[in-house]
Amino acid sequence: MSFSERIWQLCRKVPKGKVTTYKLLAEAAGTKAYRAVGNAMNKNPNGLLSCGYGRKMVPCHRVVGSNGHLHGFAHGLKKKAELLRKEGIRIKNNRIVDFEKLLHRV
DNA sequence: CGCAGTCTAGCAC
DNA sequence: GTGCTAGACTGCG
Repeated sequence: MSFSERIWQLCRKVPKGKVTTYKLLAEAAGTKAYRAVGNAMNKNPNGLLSCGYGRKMVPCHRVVGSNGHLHGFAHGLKKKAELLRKEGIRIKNNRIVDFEKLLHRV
């Protein structure tokens, strides 16, 4: 079980309609390297919106920045926002509305 | 906005 | 195998 897989596994536990943060994932994985978490997602074998390990797909789009702000990369943000919105999460100006209520603590 | 702290993956030697 | 660079981050000044 590599670091990335551990992160993905935790990420997979986030239910639909909820979100989590890089910070939370990192701490849940027992590290403080928040960047490494993002790196794990970035280097995923499947894609941006759904990382994957083995045969499972991980909803990477449910992972956001620390303040509920959609931290991330250039264009995928928009798609992520759309996906999240489809799951019932309201996005306003690249920021999660009611972030604290939607935040899923792992 | 910019700098420093932390960790993993990828590439070079 | 060791070393350096880059990166979906965070916190502080």
